[in-house]
Amino acid sequence: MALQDQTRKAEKAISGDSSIAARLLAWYDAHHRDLPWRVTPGAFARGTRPDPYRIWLSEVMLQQTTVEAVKAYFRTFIEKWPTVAALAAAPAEDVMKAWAGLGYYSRARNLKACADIVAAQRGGRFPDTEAGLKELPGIGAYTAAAVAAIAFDRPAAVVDGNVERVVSRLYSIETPLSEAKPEIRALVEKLVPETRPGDFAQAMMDLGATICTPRRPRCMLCPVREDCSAILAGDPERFPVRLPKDDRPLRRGAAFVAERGDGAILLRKRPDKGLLGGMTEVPTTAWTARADGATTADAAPFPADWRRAGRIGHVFTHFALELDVFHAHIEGAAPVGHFWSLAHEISGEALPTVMKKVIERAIPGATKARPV
DNA sequence: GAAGCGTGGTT
DNA sequence: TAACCAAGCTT
Repeated sequence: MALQDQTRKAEKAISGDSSIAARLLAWYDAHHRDLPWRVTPGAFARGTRPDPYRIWLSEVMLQQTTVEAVKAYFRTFIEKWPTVAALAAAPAEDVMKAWAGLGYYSRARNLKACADIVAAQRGGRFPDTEAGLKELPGIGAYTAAAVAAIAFDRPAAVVDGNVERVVSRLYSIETPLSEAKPEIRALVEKLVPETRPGDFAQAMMDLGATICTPRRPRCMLCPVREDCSAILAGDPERFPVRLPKDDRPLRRGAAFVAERGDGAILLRKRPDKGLLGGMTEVPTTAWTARADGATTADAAPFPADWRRAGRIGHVFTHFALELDVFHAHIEGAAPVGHFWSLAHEISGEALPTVMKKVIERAIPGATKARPV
């Protein structure tokens, strides 16, 4: 290990990698973004350290999710559950409700499972190594490295989409992205500095988010433009090279909004696994690839005076969906597997965005917060 | 290793 | 505006 470290240092001295890291860190000190989960640069040198719980929570929320979308959810979670012990003590249902709208709902289930393990088996303390972190549910290669570096000052190679873009431009990598990942990781490992590895990781990501952007990068403002091979090549925007994506199929179906006289709406819970796993929905038909999909009220889960309320569209990662929305007024007990959600409770249900669209189409305003 | 898994902002 | 794609993980 010591020998490897020496080799790494020697390679850096020769290649100038340490100068890239130094310039990035200086740039980060001056231009870093202020984010709710962040501490001031140089925390460890001052003898302070970030709260691993907050770093972990933010990193899970940030998986494939924009910073702007995460901010409000992060604040809500921290206010509701200030510690991992508090999150572990919370009912899973409450966590799903608080996550509703953020997407990729398996993250919320894994978040809760991870909190339970850390609280019950580890005295509320997160592992402080990449390997230890990666064993926990919902923590993969990226998140393990990010938490190890940012919360525990470990020299881990943090590789996310930003870093892939920055590095593929720095070295003008022509290999398409999926195939180039091992090469990119190796290059990042050589760049990581011995000191301030967490700030370095965040600097790379901030650079990718604000300067080395996917389109129209602001190269004139870049602290490492002198080192950038893609600028020499004349077209930084060409990197990273990506393979063309498969196109999204269209699925259709019908959704049924049953409303009681007092404004309650009939809901049910989806299975824990799969699409929108563990979330709440109104009754719907299956979502099929049929193109003839002239859905009718005949497909309703129970008879009622169903009126067509229109149609909504929604785009998921791997298919687009069109749902015909039907609306009816019914009374009485909820059918097996369903429950009535009172008018003032609907906004707090674990409703994914597609289901809020459906309900809003039938009953405008029904999913907005309303006084009790 | 490929496919499944949400949503919203940007261009 | 349709496409792109964001601090990826799991199976």
